[in-house]
Amino acid sequence: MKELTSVSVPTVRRLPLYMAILKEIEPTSEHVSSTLISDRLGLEQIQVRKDLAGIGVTGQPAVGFNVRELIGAIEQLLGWDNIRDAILVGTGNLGQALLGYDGFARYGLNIVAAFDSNPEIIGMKIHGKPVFDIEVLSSLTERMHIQIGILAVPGKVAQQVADTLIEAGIHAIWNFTPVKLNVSDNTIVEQVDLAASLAVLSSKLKAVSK
Amino acid sequence: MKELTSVSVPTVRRLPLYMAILKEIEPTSEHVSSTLISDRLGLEQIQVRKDLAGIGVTGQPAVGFNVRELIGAIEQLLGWDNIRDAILVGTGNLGQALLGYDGFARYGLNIVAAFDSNPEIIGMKIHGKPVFDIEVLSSLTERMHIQIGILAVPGKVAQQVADTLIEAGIHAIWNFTPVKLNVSDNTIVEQVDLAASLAVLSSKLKAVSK
DNA sequence: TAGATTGTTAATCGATTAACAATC
DNA sequence: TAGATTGTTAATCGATTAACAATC
Repeated sequence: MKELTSVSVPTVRRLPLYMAILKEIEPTSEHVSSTLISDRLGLEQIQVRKDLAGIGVTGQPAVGFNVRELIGAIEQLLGWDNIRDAILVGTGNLGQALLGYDGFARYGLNIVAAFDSNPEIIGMKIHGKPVFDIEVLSSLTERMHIQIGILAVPGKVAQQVADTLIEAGIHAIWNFTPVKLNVSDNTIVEQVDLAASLAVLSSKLKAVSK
Repeated sequence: MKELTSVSVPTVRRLPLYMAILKEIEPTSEHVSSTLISDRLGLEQIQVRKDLAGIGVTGQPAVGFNVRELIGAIEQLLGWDNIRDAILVGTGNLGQALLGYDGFARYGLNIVAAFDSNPEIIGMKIHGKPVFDIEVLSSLTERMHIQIGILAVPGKVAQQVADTLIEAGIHAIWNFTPVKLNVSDNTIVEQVDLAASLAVLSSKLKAVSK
């Protein structure tokens, strides 16, 4: 039943965009066409159609796709159907912002606790989330069977903290540091690369402004 | 002299990675081989070589590339040689974090001021940066010839604020909201898409954990 | 029946990778 | 001279786009 060929990364990256539109449409309409989605996003209609086919949903010719079925399929593929608990390490500027970002819930992510090494912060709550000593990370994380760790520590300690996370049973690291982490094959690392993004912006700006 | 064919986006995204390594090497060595760079980053040697060729630098067979020449070429291509001033709009959690993030200077970005509509925050300083009323954005930005606007406002007002930025003479928007902005062709928008990144992470996690 | 929209197969395009001669 | 490394040309690979028959 389940398709063995996995969905491509570019497709996965577009799924949240589709999801946002589908959620908008859901209350008012039962079906949606790939044309409507592509128009709103400024994408090619065929690309949307290919993506939807890729996630294993079939539509009805002349009618479109069932909105709720699409939502269900995307949620399932992204694991948003069962909210994923995560912990965050590093409560600097970025870490605090991530703790306070209320948009994550919409993406099925729930940060349950934060960790830091600064004794002045340990024991406090930031945006309602408790901050623990990084020393107890391992025991706490293992006990709660948490799989996702959000890394927002200074670059110098990034690898070391990543090792700690993996030892604690974390399978996936969302890496907000600019450090390329060295991990074994069974650990997933997803890099949020602000430098890369800024590089694209400024190279384009450079290109037009001459 | 200047090549007309522009460098591809994937290449541009890797340039900051190369830069980090080059800066490390600069004090100790005059030359560097593509092999050394690729080893450190876990990339293919030929890919690094192609990228470096793409930015218009030539190496010496059996010797490698001149480190300082490479740094200069990348800085120039990314516009990091002349620091770029930027303004930030929206001083919520994320906005404040970005104001406090000291890593941007390394990437040639300097946030000179922030704007918000909340009267309680206007007039304050956040991480040393003054916060102005969004009403004066246009006059201030135009006067200072600022080209880059960082958008960190709530999604609902993103398009509206983007319009204001463009009216104020902003040419490039670094968009931290999840909203797809509708802009004319001569405005550059670079999206920081956390939802896409999280989608990749959780889909991979989903894939291994079954 | 006509029109809209999907599903499928093929073509295109661009990035990555491979191969190998040229050069220090 | 031998070894390391580059530059260049060609091959591969995967994503996007095009074309068109099938279906409601």
